[in-house]
Amino acid sequence: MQRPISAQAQNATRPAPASEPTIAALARVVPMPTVQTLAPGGCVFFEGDAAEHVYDLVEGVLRLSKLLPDGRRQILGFCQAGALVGFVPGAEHAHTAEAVTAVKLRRYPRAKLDRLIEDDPSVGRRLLARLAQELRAAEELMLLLGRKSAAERLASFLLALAATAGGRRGDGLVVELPMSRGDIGDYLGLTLETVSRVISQLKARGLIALPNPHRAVLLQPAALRQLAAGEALLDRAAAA
Amino acid sequence: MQRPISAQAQNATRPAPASEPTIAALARVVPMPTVQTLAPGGCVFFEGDAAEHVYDLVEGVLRLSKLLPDGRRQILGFCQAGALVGFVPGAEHAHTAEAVTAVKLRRYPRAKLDRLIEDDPSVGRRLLARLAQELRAAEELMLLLGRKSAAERLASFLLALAATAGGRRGDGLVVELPMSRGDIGDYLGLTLETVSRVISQLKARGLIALPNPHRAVLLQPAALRQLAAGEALLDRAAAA
DNA sequence: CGTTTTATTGATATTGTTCAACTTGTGTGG
DNA sequence: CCACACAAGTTGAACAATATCAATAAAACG
Repeated sequence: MQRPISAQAQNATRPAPASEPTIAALARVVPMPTVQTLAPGGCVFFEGDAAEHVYDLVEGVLRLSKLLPDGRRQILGFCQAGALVGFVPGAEHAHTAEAVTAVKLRRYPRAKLDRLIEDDPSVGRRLLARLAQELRAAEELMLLLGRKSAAERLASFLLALAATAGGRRGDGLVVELPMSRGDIGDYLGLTLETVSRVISQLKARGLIALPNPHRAVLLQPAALRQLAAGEALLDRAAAA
Repeated sequence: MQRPISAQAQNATRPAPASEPTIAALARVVPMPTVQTLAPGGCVFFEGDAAEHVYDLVEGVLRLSKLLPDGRRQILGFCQAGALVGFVPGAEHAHTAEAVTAVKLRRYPRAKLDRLIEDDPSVGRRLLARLAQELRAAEELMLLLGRKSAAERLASFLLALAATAGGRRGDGLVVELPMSRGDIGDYLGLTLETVSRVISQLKARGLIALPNPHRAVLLQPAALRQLAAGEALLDRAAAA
């Protein structure tokens, strides 16, 4: 996902890349930002909180989510190092940001960023590019949530993770899954049981391997890609 | 799973408002833009097309959508007059834009807008605010698609329409539904049959009236709001 | 290690989909 | 102006996918 435009890329996680420029400019304006660390489960900000700071994710993984009053949750995305979090136009955060893993953040006053945007137009332009990228990812997720089957969702998710954070290995793409099955479910609009079941099916079909619950190896990326795109040629066949 | 944050605005349709400034600036740069009219069903641009122009929606309603190869469709939003359509960072459109009703658009070369952003930082800032607003709406839709029941989706949809384009009337909020049941379904992640059924149920419960298929009257906005937020106190009761 | 949390698997229930009939609205030409 | 034809909407019955409830099994953690 380094280059701005990869063909039809699945953007499951938030942009993150191409971030350095914006943050570098911020760091110039605020030479010694507050550094914050959070344990897994810790909260950066809640939906509804006053949006007084923006955060530069230095290390670890965050999840952004929204809640319904009865506790149903939708995760909007996972963020990795380089992501700029908490930049919203209004006075209040529209979603919650929590640590999935241990996390290190640099906190900048929102007002400083606003001033920086005023002073240096290139910063505004980079933010614009970033937001547009996020919007594109959001549209991809809407398609997934509105129209894809459970297996298609999982395939899309794994491929997107592979694209942003995947490591090559001899026999496949290795993907880390730091988040719980429940988190994955809340991201894909499924229950954790369904997530677990579908992962087991993908494994049974030989599309992936699961050395441990938090690491997947994509053995047949091409087949996964077809599945993710909705061209489920092998949805029930190939089980043999 | 922390504290339940109370409901905020339902943004079902694209922003549209606060638009004049950006467009006004563009109109100054391109005094005589190409004016385009489209009949219902007409296409402004397709997903994958080269993004050479941006469009200012003057009149009518557009739908933005993405397709899966097998024809499944997700509508990302409906646009009304004032919306700026087709502004993407990359070289290609990420979604399709089609006319729901007869539509009038002003077309501006993308390059002009880019230059304008360079020259006038305030334009960039307004675009930033707009994109951020769209992103917020997208997040609301993700919550809906991932976690709300069919009735909750319809209630959210009707209220959002009422908020952007609703007319007060003596006994309720009147909402125009220019799009088909199929469009509504593809927006809410449901089938057209389910949309029709749920609308009938809402009518049977007295929450709405339906003078004709393309006009709804919200008779009990408060109850609809509870339903939309997921606090379905009357989900099965109150049928009597 | 024992304890607790997380993940997997099974049985059943529910919601929404699919397929199909029928109704209503709409537009056109006789 | 009515009759017809076609598209859009509604309703019904059977079905399928996923959720829910419940029991194990496996990891993670102190």
